[in-house]
Amino acid sequence: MSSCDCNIIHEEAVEKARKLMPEESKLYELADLFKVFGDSTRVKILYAISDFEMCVCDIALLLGMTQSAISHQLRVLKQARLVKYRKNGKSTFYSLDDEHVELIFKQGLMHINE
Amino acid sequence: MSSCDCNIIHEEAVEKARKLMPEESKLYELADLFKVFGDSTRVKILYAISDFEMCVCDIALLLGMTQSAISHQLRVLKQARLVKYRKNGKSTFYSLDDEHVELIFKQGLMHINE
DNA sequence: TGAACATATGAACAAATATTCATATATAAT
DNA sequence: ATTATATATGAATATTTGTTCATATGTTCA
Repeated sequence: MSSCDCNIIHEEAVEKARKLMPEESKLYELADLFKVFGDSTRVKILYAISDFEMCVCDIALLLGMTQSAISHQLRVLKQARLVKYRKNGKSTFYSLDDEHVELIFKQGLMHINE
Repeated sequence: MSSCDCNIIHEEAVEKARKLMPEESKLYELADLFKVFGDSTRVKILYAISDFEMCVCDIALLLGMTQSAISHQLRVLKQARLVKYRKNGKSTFYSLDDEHVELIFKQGLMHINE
């Protein structure tokens, strides 16, 4: 909560920056959204179901992880409205619920591959 | 590490999904990148410096946080190649080092605001 | 109805991480 | 040179979070 002499010069800039900042709550929502993308298991799941729906068990098999771990992560993805599901008999099939997911990934990959 | 009866039906799908998955290392890189975006302090910093460069002290003042906390987070952003800096006398001025940052934010906001 | 199966979930544990505090480094000014 | 200022950084702490384990729920099939 300190200040520096820069402020004398840049006081205006700080004030200007403050005005340009989005609402506090939006910033938290944004960070929370990206937090969901910030785990390799969830990234793998999202890629796995990006071409066609898959059941929980198959995702677990594909990623070599337990059903429980996958189910917990699907819950997180569901809460973030990134995946949707369809129940059929004993199985539940998950698929992407957002066209932004692929765009966000694409931008991320562009940053990595430059 | 279990399997289910779905696999008998969807064995092909699992194999197909496996082939469509990007390299393991890319997925980790991607998750690590989004992890950087997944913290509200870092999101705030990125927004703060998105219009013009700011010194560490001013960012701290703007966000109402300690210089130390901001400096630690700037280090994370630097390592992810999301910010660049310019030293001038005692001060260090940080600015965005990637045109993708704004695009990624934009996509994130579109998801939130739908 | 009972057994087998697919998924979900709560609690516990382990690992990762954000902030604070103290201090180091580096530049500027007197 | 000494002092003040701006930033960086290591260690410690507190919190968050991912996985595991055990178990609950719900569906199918004999």
